[in-house]
Amino acid sequence: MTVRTRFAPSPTGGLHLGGVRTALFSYLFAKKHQGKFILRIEDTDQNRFVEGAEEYILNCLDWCGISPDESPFHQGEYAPYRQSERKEIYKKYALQLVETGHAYYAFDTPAELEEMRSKYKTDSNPSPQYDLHVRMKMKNSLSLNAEETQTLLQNNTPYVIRLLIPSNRTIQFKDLIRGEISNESHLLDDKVLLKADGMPTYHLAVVVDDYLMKITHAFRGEEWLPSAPIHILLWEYLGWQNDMPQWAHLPLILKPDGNGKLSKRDGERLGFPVFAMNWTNPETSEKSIGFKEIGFLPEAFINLLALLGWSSGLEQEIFSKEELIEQFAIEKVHKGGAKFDYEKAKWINHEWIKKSEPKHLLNTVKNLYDANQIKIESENKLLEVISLVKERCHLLNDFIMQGIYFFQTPTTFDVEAVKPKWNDAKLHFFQQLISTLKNTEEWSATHVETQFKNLAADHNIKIGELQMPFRIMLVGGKYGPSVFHIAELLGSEKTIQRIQNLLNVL
RNA sequence: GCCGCGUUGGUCAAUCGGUUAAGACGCCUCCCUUUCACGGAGGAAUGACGAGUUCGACUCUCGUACGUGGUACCA
Repeated sequence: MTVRTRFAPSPTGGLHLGGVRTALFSYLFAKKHQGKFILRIEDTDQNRFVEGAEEYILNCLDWCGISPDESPFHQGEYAPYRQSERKEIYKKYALQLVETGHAYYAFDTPAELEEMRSKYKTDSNPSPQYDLHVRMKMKNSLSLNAEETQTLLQNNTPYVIRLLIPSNRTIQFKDLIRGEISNESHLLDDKVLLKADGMPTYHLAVVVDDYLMKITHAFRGEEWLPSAPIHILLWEYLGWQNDMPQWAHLPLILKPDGNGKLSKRDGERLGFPVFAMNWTNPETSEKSIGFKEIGFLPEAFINLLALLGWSSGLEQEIFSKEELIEQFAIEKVHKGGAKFDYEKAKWINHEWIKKSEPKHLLNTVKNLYDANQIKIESENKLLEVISLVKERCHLLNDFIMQGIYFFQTPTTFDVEAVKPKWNDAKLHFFQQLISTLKNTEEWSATHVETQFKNLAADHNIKIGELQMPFRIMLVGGKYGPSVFHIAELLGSEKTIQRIQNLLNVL
């Protein structure tokens, strides 16, 4: 049997960290078993449809390197992969359930449902359900006689189809992560299967599609655990229980401070992204920053996601996608939720930047520079800059500050780092240095360093006293790699020019 | 309220009945470096609580507490 997993988001907005992790685990599991990973769009709520969200989700998966084998954009033998295009299929099965006595028509209007809820609401039962206690008091094909039901149906009275929950059953199933889960059926409510607009609810759609698409392992967030018994029942009533996928309910990703599910708002509040990529809500024009745009490498992003709720058991923490596929084991997924730690996320990105070949970073950095109007003379020079500064870049955007002075003359100088200790002796040293460097034929870090040191000795000034001013001249600030390496890459002309620049200011 | 699920340092986590309870992030100290980093050495810091089972419990059982999810014609 071929392993088939699916990621089934609803296209309602930006793709959340937790969503990408669900996709990632599904992908890793499928690939580990030479299986297929499917993207299915769960757009059964027409009120929540958001323009562009589908393409955006696919783009995010592509960027992460976990592209689906089948999706609305790839097509495959189980198309369509968009639930809104499978409307008729669900209806057929809903009717089948009515015929077999496991579901029924309900004609209650939203107002009547509201009325029911307020009527039966008590302190000890703040949210009454449409269940065995009230169903016979409502307007449905169970409480009405056959003629009444027929009449309503013939008059095109809006109706939903509800699942008839048995009164006294213990519903058990085995979750791959949590083991045996058990629920009592009398606590469940008669969930709507088919809505009045003819669309299925998630409950019906997920079962029908997982069956039709031959899904073997279903990964989803822990928030689905309470409705799992509904799905188990549906698999059984539809006569498919032998084909039911194995369930795996993933732990939640929690906010760093306090408790609760990590939300978009938490990211805004605490200053980190929650979405994989930039997302602009087309209705409100509200923009949310993504991991990609804030400067994460996709390798680092999936690495950090993998470590949220899963651990290899090894001491290794940095994993390539291939290593993740190899190491991933569902048994090693945690039960408890994990708080998101942005500091650690940045550390992982930093590790990835450090270990990346400059060539691998070239295009990304080049695009970054283009976007920031930093002109580079050549790719080769940029390559050298990247390899010189990458170990001090935690986010890709750090390449701007760490590399810009190689391409643009600093316009501001941290004079405070120089001025307090500045004196004529140092002024003379640098004046002398300019002429010395002008006459230098060989230009390399070691050569400049030798010249610099010899001259310092001649002037009887400690070299340490002179390096900082030199750095400020070349860089503008107190950061960057060895000054002599900077000078080497800059070339003699620019180096000399920059010394003169600061001398003019001081 | 009810139901489900969970609980090892600040955070991520190893351990699958017997360990001085790993490792990582972050934090602190020191070394390297007269920049910022990187790297290296060290440090502080952990089994929610209470019963049981057992020769022996972080590991198994039960209870309590706490947290979290669900309780929609949303997914």
